[in-house]
Amino acid sequence: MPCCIVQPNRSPPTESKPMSMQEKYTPAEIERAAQAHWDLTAAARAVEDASRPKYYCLSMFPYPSGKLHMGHVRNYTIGDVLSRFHKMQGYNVLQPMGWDAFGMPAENAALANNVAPAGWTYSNIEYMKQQLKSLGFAIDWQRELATCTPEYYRWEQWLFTRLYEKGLLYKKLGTVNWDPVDHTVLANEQVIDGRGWRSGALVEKREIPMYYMKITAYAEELLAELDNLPGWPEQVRLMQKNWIGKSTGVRFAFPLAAEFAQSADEKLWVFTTRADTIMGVTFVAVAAEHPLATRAAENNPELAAFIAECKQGGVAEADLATMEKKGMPTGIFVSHPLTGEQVEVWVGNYVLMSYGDGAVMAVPAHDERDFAFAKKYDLPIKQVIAADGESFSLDGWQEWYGDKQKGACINSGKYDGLAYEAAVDAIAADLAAKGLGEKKVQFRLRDWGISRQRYWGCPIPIIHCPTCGDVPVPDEQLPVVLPEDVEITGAGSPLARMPEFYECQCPKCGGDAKRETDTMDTFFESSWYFLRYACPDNATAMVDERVAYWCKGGIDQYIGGIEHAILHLLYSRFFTKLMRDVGLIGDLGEPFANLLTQGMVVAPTFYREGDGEQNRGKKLWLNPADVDVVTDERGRPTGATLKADGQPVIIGGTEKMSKSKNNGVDPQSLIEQYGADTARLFMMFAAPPDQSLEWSDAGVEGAFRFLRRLWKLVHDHVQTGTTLNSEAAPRVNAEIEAKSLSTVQTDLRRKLHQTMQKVADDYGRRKQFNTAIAAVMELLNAYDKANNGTDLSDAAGRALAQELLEAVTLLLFPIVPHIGQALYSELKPGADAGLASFPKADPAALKQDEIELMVQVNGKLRGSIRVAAEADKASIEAAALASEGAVKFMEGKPAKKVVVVPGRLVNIVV
RNA sequence: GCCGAGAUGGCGGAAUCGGUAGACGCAGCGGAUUCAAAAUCCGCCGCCGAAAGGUGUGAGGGUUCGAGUCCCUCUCUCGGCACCA
Repeated sequence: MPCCIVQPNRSPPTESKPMSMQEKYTPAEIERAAQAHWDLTAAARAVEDASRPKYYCLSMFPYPSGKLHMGHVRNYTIGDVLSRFHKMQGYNVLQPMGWDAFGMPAENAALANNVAPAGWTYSNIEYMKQQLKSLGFAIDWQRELATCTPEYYRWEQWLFTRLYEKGLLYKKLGTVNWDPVDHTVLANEQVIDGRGWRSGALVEKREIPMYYMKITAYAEELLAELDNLPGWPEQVRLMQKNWIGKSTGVRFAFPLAAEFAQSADEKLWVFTTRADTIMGVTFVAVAAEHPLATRAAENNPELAAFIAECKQGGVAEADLATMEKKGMPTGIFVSHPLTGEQVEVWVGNYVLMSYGDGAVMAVPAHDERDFAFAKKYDLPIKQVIAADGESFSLDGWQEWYGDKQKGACINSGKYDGLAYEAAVDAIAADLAAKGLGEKKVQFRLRDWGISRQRYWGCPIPIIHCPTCGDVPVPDEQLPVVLPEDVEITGAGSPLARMPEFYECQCPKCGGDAKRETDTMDTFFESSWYFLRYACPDNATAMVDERVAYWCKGGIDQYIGGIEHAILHLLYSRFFTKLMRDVGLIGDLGEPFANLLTQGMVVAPTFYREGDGEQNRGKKLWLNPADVDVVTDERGRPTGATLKADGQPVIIGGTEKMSKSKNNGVDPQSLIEQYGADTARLFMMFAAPPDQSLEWSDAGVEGAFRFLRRLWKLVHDHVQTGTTLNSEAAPRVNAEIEAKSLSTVQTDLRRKLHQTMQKVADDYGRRKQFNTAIAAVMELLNAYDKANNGTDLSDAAGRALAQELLEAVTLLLFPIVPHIGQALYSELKPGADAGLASFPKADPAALKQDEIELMVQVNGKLRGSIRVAAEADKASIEAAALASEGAVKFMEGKPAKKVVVVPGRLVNIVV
């Protein structure tokens, strides 16, 4: 690495004019030099400093899948812009990076290419790290971590044992996708149309013992704290709120009729939010896994077959919810808790064992799903709610049937006439009096199953002893190191076939025991990595006091994909509270004070219909880089052809960049062709961060053209020589009095200072970088116009040009730091843009004497007037009424009303 | 199915608190420069209309002096749904 370059963009001394600025914009050269300079000066190193406000800017760490994709480039550019901007604002900035290194793709790669997951992962990390470096991100690489290293995962094993001892981690049966051919557990992603992705076999549900985190114990706090997150997007808070799904209802029991009960007081418990409709219950539905269903099936082969059918298919909720609703009677009857009426128990494939008690009361008249089910199986429907102006009919479902805000009870005996809340209260009280139920808060949130029957993950630190049971691995035996020399076969975990891994002694009794061979969900690693960045070098503790410095008041900015809006963010919030309760960290409150959820990177797709035996009916996806789009004379696309053969291809939709649609663009080739600054500028300019970003080759070229133009403007200014490359360059307000500026110069200077204000607001408050860039482009257009005339040729003009170009360089620096570094040192020799302060608008320059107001007649734009900035309402009205457009369109009628919106417009109503 | 978001010119997008719709860029068209091309520069660019003007923010309705923005109904697209990360 070169170490002698301090001024990155100096021409080599061999040239005839050694001090002159290079005319051509050469990104490769200036980027190499700028990065070398930052490396040399440790520009991104973050050191705790209590005397300065800190700014911890965190981007979701990548999975090392092989190479960076555009989504990464976008994510990390957003983070870098915010980091650099805040550094220029005087903050002590931390921007770390690491690797979410455990996961299925490493095992898949091992299967496909016969490479070891560990080796594959580490080489991917090495390559992707170089890619990140070539993009010029101000990352403190001394804090780099990878979750697949024992130095990292030993601490989560340690935490696991603490939580296990506290009862916050426990074992119970869980349902998984089972591939009966490959004899392996499948992830939901590996189940395609109900079949295993490799074997093609019909997937079955299977119950196995798993470890669970008691996240439900924190449901109330996780929900309540959402209100303390003003820096989060509203929709993410709402999604989490709905995910936690707190509902207040009534949990009550149907006593089993004597001939079906195994004990005298056996009951079937259900939970409902609609206790007001309890008199409309005509049957009860239980999940296929419910004990009552199992019992009923013992002597009922038909029901047993139905239950077996329910166990076909995967466990993904989306599949369960879109399934055709089916059911079968059990022949078991229970008593209605209030009427004593006999109600039959059905098995329903739509009832989830994991929610509540795995059983629901069915009120077909007032629940849409029950209504459809009752119609299908010809079960009775009993109306118990009536609403004014509505009539109930069995012919079809109407929205109001299920609306708890509408109507009151009927056909419900003593509850008749009561509205929702009063009815629920009365019914709950009566159930409680009978000892058959009570009001209950129920959460949709379920405990988090963390066991995975996979190899490439963190080993669960438990030893199974035939005499002592499950024993957590003692601290001094941690970490339980994952062996890296293994054979991946695709059938179960290799750990389960490695006696050298699982054979061990019980830490309690010393007898022969078996080590747990399941690994942890990779969400476990990503739930606390942001705390470890504060102290990645600590070999004796999971976290230390540096967490308090960097994470105080929450991480200042978290940036990542919207697809993580629920699970990852919820688990991370949960971990912060767990770690607080284990005494590891003080009460940091919420981990992420501000959250920015970036949109996806999408690109057009192209395909041809396949032919021949193999491909008939299949779409053969073509990469956009290999396709020419044909347009008409107005630029509208009319079709597309393949570059290779000139023959037409079909234009598909615009979709998320993916391998399967072959519409990905490799960031590497982009960097090589145009440089990192162009890639960064395009990504920030094409769309606001939280919206999806559409890839456009032409847009990339536009970004490159802009940087080339910026380079030339600065070059021309420097070559003109007014600044003489000296520190003594004249400044407006110092050597040059602001009032000596011409009108054109004053206007341009006002625009400059308005732009400073807007860009700072866009970076800091709005986090909308496309408009910041647009504002600078607009400013440069105005500069160009003034400069191309003779408006800037006098001394004041040169001083203004100097002020403007310096400011523009710094305004853009967070987005395009390499060219910024080079240009700034040309404008101010010896100066380092990376250490400069962000430009601050001068209030005096913002002042305006005269303003333009729009004139409307009946809300339609009819002209404009110029008035003094401090003009009063009466004189504005008078000027508006006298204006040409107003006179013409008022057609002599008197004004009924005149609305004056200060600084904006006048609306005359006639 | 459930939860969440979105829809504005040929395209990406702007309009920040209900106040000039289309900033900025791309594509396109016309011109200058060039032997020519590239690059660059200048101009035009929602739709209808010769113009005056009318009309226009997914569809339909509403509130308002004024609606892309607020309310209601609907359509389509995207994200998540607990073992993809």
